[in-house]
Amino acid sequence: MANKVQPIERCDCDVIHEDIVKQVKNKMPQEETLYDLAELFKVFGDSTRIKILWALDEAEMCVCDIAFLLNMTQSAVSHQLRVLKQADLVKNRRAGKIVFYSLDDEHVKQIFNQGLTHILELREDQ
Amino acid sequence: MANKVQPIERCDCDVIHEDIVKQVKNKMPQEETLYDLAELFKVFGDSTRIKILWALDEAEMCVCDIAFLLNMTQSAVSHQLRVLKQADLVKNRRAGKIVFYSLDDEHVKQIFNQGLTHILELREDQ
DNA sequence: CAAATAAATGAATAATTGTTCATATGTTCA
DNA sequence: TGAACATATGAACAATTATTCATTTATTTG
Repeated sequence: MANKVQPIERCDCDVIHEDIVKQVKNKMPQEETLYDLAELFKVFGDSTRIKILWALDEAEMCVCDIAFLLNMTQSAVSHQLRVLKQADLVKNRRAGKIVFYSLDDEHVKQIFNQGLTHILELREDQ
Repeated sequence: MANKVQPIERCDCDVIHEDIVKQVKNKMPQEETLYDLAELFKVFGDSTRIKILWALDEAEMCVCDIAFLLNMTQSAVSHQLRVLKQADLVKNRRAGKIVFYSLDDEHVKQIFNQGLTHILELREDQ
């Protein structure tokens, strides 16, 4: 992941397109922003986490409810909930022994919907 | 990745929340849809690909332009462009020796923006 | 046709990651 | 207090993946 600075030799066509490249470079967001964006989507890029988020969008649930719903071990679910929590996508509250998780972001459903739109369009095309 | 069917033992709290779990289960989208959704976000979950998509949203570009812009080898860029093409996020056209890539989806920017909104809100909170 | 250029591809490698297993922590209640 | 339950956590392992390097394919042009 460490971005070593290695000079890439330009090919001839770059000289021709130099203006475009320079223009795009200026318009690009900060390196850090793009990195954070990728990190966020990485969290969405696992079907277990997608399922958990989708479930929590329907209802607040405890860890073992989720584990049963998804037919997964409590441990696996717990690990993934930690990832989701670190990404500030879910929050939790403790009620005695039980810890309830719920969504902590209003955009989750909107991000899902944008993705779904893409997927459904592709299916139509086939 | 192969989802072995292993029976997960229900804990006591599941019995209590049985109705909720059953209700959520019914409302969940198809397994395949959630899987496809995760696969799509996985493509967005890499900063190199995010950068490429962002660049292509600004302008159509050839492979070596992108390589120069991102300071990466032609090969690395080419490999990632293949991933993006397989996900139907970019398309290409050949003009002689040069292959130009461009976005093949109107939702890319919208998906970016949803993600950005989340990130920027988090930054404000700190 | 041969040389040169742009891009694609396959194998190899290093790094990351999701799950499992064993165990620890925190809470309730008899 | 101790047993039982719900959850969290750390180590280990298998699987996936991003990049590099070497090579191939496709195209132009001298």
